[in-house]
Amino acid sequence: MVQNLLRKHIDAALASWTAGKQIAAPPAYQLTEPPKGIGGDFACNAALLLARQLKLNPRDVAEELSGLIASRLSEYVESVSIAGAGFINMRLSFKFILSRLEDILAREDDFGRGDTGAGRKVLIEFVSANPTGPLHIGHGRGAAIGDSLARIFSFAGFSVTREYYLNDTGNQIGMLAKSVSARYGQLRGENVEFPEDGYKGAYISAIAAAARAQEEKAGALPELGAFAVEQILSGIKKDLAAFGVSFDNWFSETGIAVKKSGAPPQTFVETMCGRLLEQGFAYEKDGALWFASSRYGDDKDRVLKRSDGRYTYLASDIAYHKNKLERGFELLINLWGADHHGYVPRMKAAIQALGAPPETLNIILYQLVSLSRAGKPVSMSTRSGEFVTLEEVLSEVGRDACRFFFMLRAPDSPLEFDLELAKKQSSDNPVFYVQYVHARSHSIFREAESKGLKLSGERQFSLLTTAEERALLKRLILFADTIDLCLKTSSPHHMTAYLMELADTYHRFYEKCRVLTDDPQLSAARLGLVRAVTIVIKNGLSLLGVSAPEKM
RNA sequence: GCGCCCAUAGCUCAACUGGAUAGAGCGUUUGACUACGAAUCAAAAGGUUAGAGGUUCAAGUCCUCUUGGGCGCGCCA
Repeated sequence: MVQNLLRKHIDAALASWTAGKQIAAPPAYQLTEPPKGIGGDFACNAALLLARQLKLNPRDVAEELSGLIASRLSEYVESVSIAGAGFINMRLSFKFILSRLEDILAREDDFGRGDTGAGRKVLIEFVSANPTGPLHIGHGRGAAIGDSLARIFSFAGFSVTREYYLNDTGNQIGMLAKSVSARYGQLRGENVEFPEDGYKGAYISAIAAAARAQEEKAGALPELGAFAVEQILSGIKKDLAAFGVSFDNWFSETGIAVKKSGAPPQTFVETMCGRLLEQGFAYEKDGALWFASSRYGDDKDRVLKRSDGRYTYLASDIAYHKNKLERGFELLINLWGADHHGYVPRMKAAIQALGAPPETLNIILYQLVSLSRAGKPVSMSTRSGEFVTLEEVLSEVGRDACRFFFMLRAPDSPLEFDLELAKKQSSDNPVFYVQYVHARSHSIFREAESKGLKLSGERQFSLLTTAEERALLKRLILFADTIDLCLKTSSPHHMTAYLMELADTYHRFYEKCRVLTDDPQLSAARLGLVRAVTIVIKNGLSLLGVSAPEKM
C-alpha cells in the first residue's frame, strides 16, 4: 500500500536526521491527506513532533527533514514542500501513480489482496442471537459488520473463521418451551395461563401450531423446547442466507455445558472451573464459586457456580473462550451489542486468567439500531413481540442498500433507521451512487465494443493529464490503504466512505472527460482508467457484501 | 446512587486517535441532457463543535465542572 511504502522511506530519513540527537523514540507521525486547496497528496507532521521534543522551531526542522525526505522518496514523489506550522507536503509522481494503475489492471479481482495477516488464525464471532425469536434489525447491523470484517480480514491474508455462538440451553430456553407450551394448550382450547415473562410474539403461536401438526402426523408431540429452537434456528439461518451472511461454524453451548450420556464424567465448563480454582483465579464463598475478575480491573468478582450447584452463563462463556484459544486462534474478535458493555471487563479478565494477553480478545461494541417509522419510535423488545424483523426490513429496503446503510457509520456510533425514510430514499441511497459508477462504466464498455474498440492492449497512460484524471488515479491507488485502515480500526465503515469518495471523483471525471473520443490513443488510455475504476469498485463492494451490477 | 458511551449545519453523520480554512449525504435555492446512462454534475445558503474553565506551538479530539441524552450495574442470559 502507498502509505507503508512512503513510511518506510520517511522512517529512514527520520533515522538519519535523529542520529546523534537526544531523541527518546522516533515520533509516531501521521501521514494524512492535506486539506483541500493546500495541494500535495500526503502531509507529514513529523517535524512538528520532533520540534516539540527538542524545543526547536518546527519550520527549521521541517526545512532539514524535507531535504532528506525528498532525496529518499525521489522515485515516488515529484515535489516536497513545507506549509503551515511545519507540515511536510508531498506530491506523488505521475510515473509512480501510473505504475500502480498498471498493477490494478494486472491483478484485477486480486487487487488490494494483501498478506498483512500472514495466515494468522482469527475467529470472528458475531450475531450469536439467542434462538428464542427471529432476528431483528439490530442483529442485522451486527451481521453486516461482522460479515464484512470477516471478508476484509480474509482479503488481508488472515485465516478467518466465522462463528455463531448458540445459547441453546439455560433459562431462556426453558421460558421459550413454557411459552410454546402455553400457546399449544390454548390451541387445544385449554384454559392455560401464559407465563408472565414469556415470549409474546406471534411466532410462538405459529410454532405451537407446527408442533401440533407434527403431533397429528407422527402421533407424538415433540419436545417443545428443542422443537422451538429448531424452528427458530432454521428461520435465522434463512434470514442470514438472504442477507448474504454465512458462518463456518455454529458453536452450541449445550456441547460445553450439558452432560451427555457416554461423554466424559465432567462437562467442559466443570473442568474449566476446576482449573481456575486450582490456579487461584477462582475461590469459594457463601456456598458459591467466584471468579476473581476484580484482579484484572473488573468492578467486582463474579459468580461462576451458584450455591444451588448450577453454573452461570459467564462460566459457559469463559469455557467457550478457552475452547477458542485451544483451537489455536491468535486473535478473537467478538461483535456485541453495546448493551453488553458492562460485560467487557469480566471477559477481558477471563482471557487473562486463561493465560492469554488481553489484546487477544478484541470486543467490538456496536450501538443498537433505534428503529422508527415515519419519525415515531418503534419498540424492539423480543418479549413484548413488538419488533421489526430483519426479514421485513430486507424485503422493504433490499439487501444491498440495507448492508451498505448498516456500515455507513462506525460501529460505536448510534444508527437511526427510519423505515419510511429508508424506503423513500431507496432510489437515491448512497449505495446506488456507488453502484452507478460500475453500471455507467460498463455501459461505456458496451458502447466501446459496439464501436469496435479494444478494451485492453497497448495504452499510453501518459495521456491522462487532466486534474480530474489525476484525482481519480490517486483515489484508486489508496484502496489498499483503506483496507489497512479498516483492519486497524476494526471497522468496515472506512470502506463505504472510500467508495463514496471514489464514486464522487469518478462522476466528476465523467462530466469533464469524455472517454470515447475521436482520438483512439486517448480513448484507449481512458478506457483503461475506467476499467481500473470498475475493478476497485467491485472489489470494494464485495468486501461489504454488496453487489456490483453492470446494469441498473 | 455508581460506572461506561455520547452531545458537531434544519436532519442523519464524518473528521485517519492532538494538526492546517471542521467535511459529506439528505433537505432547501439556482443552473446543466441533439455524442459514452441526469440514479449524474456545477453553484449557493447553512457552524461560538451543548455550556464554562484548564493543559500547549496547536483542542471537535486530553483534564475538571455544569446541563441534557443512551446503556449497564443479579448467585439473569
